[in-house]
Amino acid sequence: MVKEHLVQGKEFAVQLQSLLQQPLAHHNKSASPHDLILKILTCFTKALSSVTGSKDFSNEFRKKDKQVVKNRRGCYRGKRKALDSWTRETTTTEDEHAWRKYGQKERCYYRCSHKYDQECYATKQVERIKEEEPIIYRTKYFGHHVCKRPQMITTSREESKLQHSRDKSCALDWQDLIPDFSLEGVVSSYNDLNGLDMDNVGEFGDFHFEALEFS
DNA sequence: CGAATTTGACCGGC
DNA sequence: GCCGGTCAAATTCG
Repeated sequence: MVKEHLVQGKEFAVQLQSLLQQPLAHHNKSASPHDLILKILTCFTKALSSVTGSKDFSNEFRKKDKQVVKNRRGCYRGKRKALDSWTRETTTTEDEHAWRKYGQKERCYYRCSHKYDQECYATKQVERIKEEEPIIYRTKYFGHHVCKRPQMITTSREESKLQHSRDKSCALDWQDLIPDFSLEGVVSSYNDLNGLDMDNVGEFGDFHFEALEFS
């Protein structure tokens, strides 16, 4: 399962490599660099979610965990890496996703409401950086949503997009993979991606999109 | 050891 | 009753 995704991802990467080595004139419209990048990313996402707890075994484990193991409070895997994270500074804490709040201090922690029903492990942290008149919140996002928002499932635009990705195992939404800069966010910025280490490939959410920076 | 982070329990509102 | 916020406890990292 994991291996297949990785092999497929590598295949796409090789295609992308050869594509980028060609002069622009030889690019055919069947596979654009963007398409290939999307495919690579979705393959990696699938592989990662398989490694870190996919539906296949998490349901069975969940039951056993409740009985045998005690609670798993505080079981986090190290501090969040700067990888696959970005910040946004706005006047609201709202965005297009459903979040469940937790945490108790000045800094609020949010996780996706669909963490368990759709295994969406995106999280965010919100802190006030300005108390006066225009209250500004700095929101740090970690990971990317894999949950389907109700409105998006039904839109025809979405369906055509899903059909476009021919492989059903790679049917992830492109817009869920990258931060949505078209929101009314004031300031958005990727964290520094320098000095990333690949030691924790299995760590959930460890996924970055440096490759998307090209144009 | 303390800060950071996450979870489960509980509780209140709709 | 379901959903989301609050609280307290648990775990891991530095």
